Amino acid sequence: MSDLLERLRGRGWRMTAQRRVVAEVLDGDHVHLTADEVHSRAVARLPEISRATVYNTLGEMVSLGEVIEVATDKRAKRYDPNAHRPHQHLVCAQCGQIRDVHPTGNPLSALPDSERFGFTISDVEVTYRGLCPSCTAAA
Amino acid sequence: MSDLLERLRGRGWRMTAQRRVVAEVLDGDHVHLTADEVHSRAVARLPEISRATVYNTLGEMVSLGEVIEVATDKRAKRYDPNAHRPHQHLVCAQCGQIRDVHPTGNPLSALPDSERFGFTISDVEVTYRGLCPSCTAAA
DNA sequence: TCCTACAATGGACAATGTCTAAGTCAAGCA
DNA sequence: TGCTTGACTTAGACATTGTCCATTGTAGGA
Ligand SMILES: [Mn+2]
Ligand SMILES: [Mn+2]
Ligand SMILES: [Zn+2]
Ligand SMILES: [Zn+2]
Repeated sequence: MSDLLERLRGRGWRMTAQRRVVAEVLDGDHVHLTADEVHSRAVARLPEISRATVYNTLGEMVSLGEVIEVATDKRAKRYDPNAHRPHQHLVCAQCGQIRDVHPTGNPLSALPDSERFGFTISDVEVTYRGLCPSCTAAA
Repeated sequence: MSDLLERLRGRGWRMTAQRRVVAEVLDGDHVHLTADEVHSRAVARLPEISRATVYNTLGEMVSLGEVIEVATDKRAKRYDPNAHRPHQHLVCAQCGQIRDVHPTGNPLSALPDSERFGFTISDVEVTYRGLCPSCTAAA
């Protein structure tokens, strides 16, 4: 049973076959799928699930704070079930692989007050781009 | 005369009215426009410029390293002429305002070798999200 | 078992981005 | 100055990503 599904159930979500499948598809580590990728995988388990439902369900999971949207891909949003441990991303520019990484210290501390221009900062998104080990070797 | 235009000219670019206008629209500080915003502003100066040309021109400027694409907006790519000084972005979640900021130190140093998983990292993109001074006051 | 509010569906529509075939023109050269 | 030519621009078709709505279906409580 998926952790994500457990958490959603605990919030009084009405449980449907569609929501269960979306949650199962998103379960795991280093999962950063686009909405369409989620839809393809969901269709493999529940052929009649619609795109609209996938978008709706992902949006609700994001509103509940159980999934986060990441912008590692400049094209489509990616959905990440690892919402309860702050982390950052390592992206291979060649093959597109995405890994979670956990930096030391608070990333906000690198930004001095003089560079905050009066903003109240609530969130920092960090993406490291480069080549993964196999793409580095192939280059 | 725009600095960006000067640099492009120096690279043997064929100069056309369309390219000139796109470069002029992108000139300045804290400029982070979407392709459509660039197109709207370009049309104000050169009514017949096409969307395709704006996309082509932006793509070429990016290839030449004179403009960078930023993912602060999860929807559309934004184009930033400030390509020669590494910097990061401060984004107001309320009004969408984007400011350039310059952190202390190298952002890569926060990521220990043990968290690099063999990747060769060439670039780091950092986005701080929060509320700008006026949106903070209004909240 | 039945009700009903909430959820799912299909398809239209909107926003963003890519591609191509045909016409146009900047820039080097006679 | 006036050709020539390859690079550039254009309109619009098409692709991808995301949103919305009217209708139909159903989870879960009475
Ligand atoms: Mn992640
Ligand atoms: Mn910038
Ligand atoms: Zn790779
Ligand atoms: Zn603001």
